[in-house]
Amino acid sequence: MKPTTVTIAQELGLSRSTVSMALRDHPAIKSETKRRVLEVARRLNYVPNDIARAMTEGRTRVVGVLCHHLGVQTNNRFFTEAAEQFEAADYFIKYLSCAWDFDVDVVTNRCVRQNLCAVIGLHVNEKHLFALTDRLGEHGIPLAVVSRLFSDPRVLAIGSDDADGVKQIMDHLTYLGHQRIGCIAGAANSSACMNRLECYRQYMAKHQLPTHDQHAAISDYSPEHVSNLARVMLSNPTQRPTAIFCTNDSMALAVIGAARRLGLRVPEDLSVVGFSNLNFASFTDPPLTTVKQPFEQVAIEMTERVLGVVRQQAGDFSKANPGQLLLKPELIVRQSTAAAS
Amino acid sequence: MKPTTVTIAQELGLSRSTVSMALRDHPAIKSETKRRVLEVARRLNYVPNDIARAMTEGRTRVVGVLCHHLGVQTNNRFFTEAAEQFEAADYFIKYLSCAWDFDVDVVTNRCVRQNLCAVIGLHVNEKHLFALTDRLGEHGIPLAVVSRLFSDPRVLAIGSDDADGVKQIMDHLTYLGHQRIGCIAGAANSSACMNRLECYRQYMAKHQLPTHDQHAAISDYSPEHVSNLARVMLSNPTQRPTAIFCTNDSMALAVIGAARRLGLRVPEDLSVVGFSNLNFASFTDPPLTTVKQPFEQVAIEMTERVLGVVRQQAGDFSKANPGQLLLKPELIVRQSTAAAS
DNA sequence: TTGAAAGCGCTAACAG
DNA sequence: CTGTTAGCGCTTTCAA
Repeated sequence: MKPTTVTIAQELGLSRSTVSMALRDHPAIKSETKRRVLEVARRLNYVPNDIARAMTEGRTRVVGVLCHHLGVQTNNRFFTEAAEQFEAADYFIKYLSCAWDFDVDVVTNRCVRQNLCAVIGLHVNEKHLFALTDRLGEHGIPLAVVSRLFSDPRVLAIGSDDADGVKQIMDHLTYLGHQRIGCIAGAANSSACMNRLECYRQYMAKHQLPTHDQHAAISDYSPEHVSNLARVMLSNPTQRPTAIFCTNDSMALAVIGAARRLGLRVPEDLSVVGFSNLNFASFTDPPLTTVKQPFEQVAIEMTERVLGVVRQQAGDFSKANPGQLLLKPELIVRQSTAAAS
Repeated sequence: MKPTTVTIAQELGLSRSTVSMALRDHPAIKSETKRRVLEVARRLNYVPNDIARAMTEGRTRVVGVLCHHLGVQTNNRFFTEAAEQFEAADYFIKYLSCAWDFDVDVVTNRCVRQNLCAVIGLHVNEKHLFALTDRLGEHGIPLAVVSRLFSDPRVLAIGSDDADGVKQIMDHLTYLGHQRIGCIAGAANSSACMNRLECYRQYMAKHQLPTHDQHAAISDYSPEHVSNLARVMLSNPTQRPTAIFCTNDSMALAVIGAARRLGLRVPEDLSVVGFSNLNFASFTDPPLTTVKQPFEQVAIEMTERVLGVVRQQAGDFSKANPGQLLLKPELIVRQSTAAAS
């Protein structure tokens, strides 16, 4: 039979509550008693039962991570780091998968049933976020999101400052002397990519760099389409861009290929920049200049604050919400960018 | 106040147990009663409490996934698919991160505390697997692993048949007329990569293909090192390989780059093959021929069988263990391979 | 077909 | 400082 607090209590002629308190190092217990309890616990191979504890405390030490697509590095970098942080604090992570167009009630129910102490939405469809905030709020479950643009005093929102990332890229390129800078964004359904495109546009406008209709394009994210767009941009010899910024690394790979097929050298004739610093970015030829988003940092910041609300049993982040928190990404300069010729 | 079974019971003048049974569609309850219970439950917005249920049933509907590195696609493809499958069956997944050299007792304790109904080890250090099996077994928690080579009647082991993957690659290359085939494996601490290397060697031997010391190399997985190895292989004009098989896609990328710098065209002068079909594989120039491992299938097979043991309350997989189950990967032929010149 | 009673393992008041 | 008592919300015998 699995030992419980009573087993220990009997063994020592103590009461369950004393044992319980001793186990949790309650100040009201004599340290000699604690010592004995701990010793017996070890000898009996006692393992506390988190379920029972949750039962009495009315809440678990489990936070749900709601995620549409863990397959992208941006998400799993966060996830992995967050898991470690929470585990270090003796909390656990339950993964909740959801469709992009998930049903708020269904998701809420799952969270409530399981008595989650908090939930973190990981790049989840912003369209449903207000409703989710409301529903979870009714049940006193605090919500935090990794997102660029959601803003509600009740929810903690932390994200990567992609605008700054784009700025770093553009500063880097203009510093290298580039003026005609192209951008390939995509896919259209990625609000993150559309945002980066917008940042690019604003930068071009603000710095009065020469723009051209064909120099800013939205791809469907297929390698063929990306190559085509690049070819169109680069085929116009008089006005071709000397640098192309892609809103993600995979597309940058395709652009490098397309450029090469046109006889252009990267970076001598064309600089190419990606976004995200995916695992393969250093393996490309030439190694890719790109931007690394601070998702480990995001995870750390978020864990700390989530643990804060949870421990204070606050139902949401209303008090002490720092407002939208955008962490700075890091430009990683490799060899796909060089001075404009 | 959150409605419970008593709330419903009072509302209808029934007892808790009747309500409880009605809610779970117990055959002993009149269907008219069930209808009324369900109706009130809906009206009151009743949400069952999984913790309480777990408390009485003595076990949760939560399976732990123990994983060292979710950041690799092989792992998160499995993870994502498994999560969906389990959720469809009303089970949940708790993520348990662990170091490569994790402490079996610590991990076991976590699983026990949380009353996990099963745990799945996801490409976890095989060195600790026997101990983990034992410890978890003591607590009646069944263990399943995604792994190529662990074999113990108590644990369910499913993996990707990498040997078959390598064979498909080699068959493809020899069919194209290649004889001098190189291999770059790595890193040395990846047993999966070392295994693929070994499969390559056996194939070469079995088919009496010409081998050469420099044609099989182990890299440290840095782009520079991989490039160097490729350069060495390809610099010997008389004996240079006409095809190189890399044990993963990133290295294939580096090899393509190295080849190009030596003035070799891919695939005309050199065929290159990767392994894993990472997201970027179709974006390379030329698009990469590679092997896609069947991790979604693995997840599906595993979920089904895990659910099986769990529902039968079996403590392990001893009965009805199909033995090591290796699922076939799929060769994806793109443009990085062509007939030998 | 339904109700009453007991208990899962633990925590938290309040007494002593 | 430690013990007693009373639940948390649900399931599960066993009776009625």
